[in-house]
Amino acid sequence: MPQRVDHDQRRRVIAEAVWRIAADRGLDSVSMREVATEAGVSLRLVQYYFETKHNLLVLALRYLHDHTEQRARERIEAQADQSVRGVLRGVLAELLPLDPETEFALRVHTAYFSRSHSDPELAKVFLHGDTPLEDLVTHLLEQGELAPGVQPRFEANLLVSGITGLSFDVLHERQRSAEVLATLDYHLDRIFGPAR
Amino acid sequence: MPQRVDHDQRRRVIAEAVWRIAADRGLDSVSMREVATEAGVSLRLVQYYFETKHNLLVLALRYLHDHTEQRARERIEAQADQSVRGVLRGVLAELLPLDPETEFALRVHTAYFSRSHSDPELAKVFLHGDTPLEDLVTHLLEQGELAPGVQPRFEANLLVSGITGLSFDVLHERQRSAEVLATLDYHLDRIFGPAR
DNA sequence: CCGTATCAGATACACTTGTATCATAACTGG
DNA sequence: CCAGTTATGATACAAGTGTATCTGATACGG
Repeated sequence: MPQRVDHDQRRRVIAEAVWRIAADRGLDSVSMREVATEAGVSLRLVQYYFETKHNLLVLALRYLHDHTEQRARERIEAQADQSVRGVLRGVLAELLPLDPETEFALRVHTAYFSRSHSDPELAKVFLHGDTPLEDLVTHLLEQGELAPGVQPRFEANLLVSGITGLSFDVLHERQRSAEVLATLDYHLDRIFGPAR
Repeated sequence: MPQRVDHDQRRRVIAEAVWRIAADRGLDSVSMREVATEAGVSLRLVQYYFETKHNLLVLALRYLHDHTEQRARERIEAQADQSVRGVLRGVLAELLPLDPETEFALRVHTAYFSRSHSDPELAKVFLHGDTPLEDLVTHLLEQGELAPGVQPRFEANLLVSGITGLSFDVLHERQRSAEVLATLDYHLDRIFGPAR
């Protein structure tokens, strides 16, 4: 072998360039040349490590997906000692762009969002099968002591979808994060019964 | 004047071509030539009626926006005689892609969504200023007899955002519309007190 | 009627795109 | 040490892009 280069790391460097461009100029601005420039490598290298543009986009999304999932899991496990309500709040707050990194990831996901409709491969990475988050939230709810009449599945449906949507609102500055957090806490109160 | 042509209608025909392309092939596939072909006119005409591509995209979105707003208003007024809860359910169900036309509009909006981030003019049409829907829902809630402890603003925040999000889930076939409607009714029950 | 404003077709231009090709380093296994 | 795989650079190419231009119809006001 010649000068062994860490292909995976190199690929990640290029993928991160894709993220940056997608996040602040949109997916349309992601061209092979732009990526090369942003990553500080030659066009040929981008071709070399990701044969085709389609591959580049798909793999870049996959990397991001793994990355954020990993990060979310770590954060959640870090507070697994709390009450059910505490963990649940952590899981949902994790969806909000409260720190720059999460905001960045959200921007990239947004950029990919619409394209995933016309591209089955992207869609596969994007909405990977089922509704794991709703399942998790439902499961957490079932473990807690709930106010009378609360149905975990229905609560989970609206909570996950609603907080996700409010994430975008925060991103677009249509909502302040404080208001969103207050909304979240209010609903947790309604679910877990009157706050003590 | 020469053969006076209804410019507004012509523009609408072309704009609708934009919608169709955006809805099923994505905004990236919207080129001046594609639009011309889809609308059955010459490239020159597209240029003629919308000087520039940017204008075309912005106006097409504005037309759609007016169109759906109009349609929503009609539908809501058609059921204004119902109870507060009934009207509220109508408003929120209006967000769901329960009929082909609404689904189509939702697809187009999705296509525009991410581009609105890197294009201020699109953003202006898209998230036109404030949170009118949340305001409306809040206002409606304040008129109803609510279960104890219910805070209209917080309920409105999650309802609007949540139902919007669930719309996308239905579009992506991650949720069945029946489940979403059940979720909606469940939350209306929780808000308006036990169902009678 | 006929010039002139409106409407529309054909085509050209400069540019960017993704991908392919040609060439050449760099390193290592034999 | 050299043959050959791996890694990288420079450049070429065809296709598609938005926009501009040049031309010709059409129909009414004077």
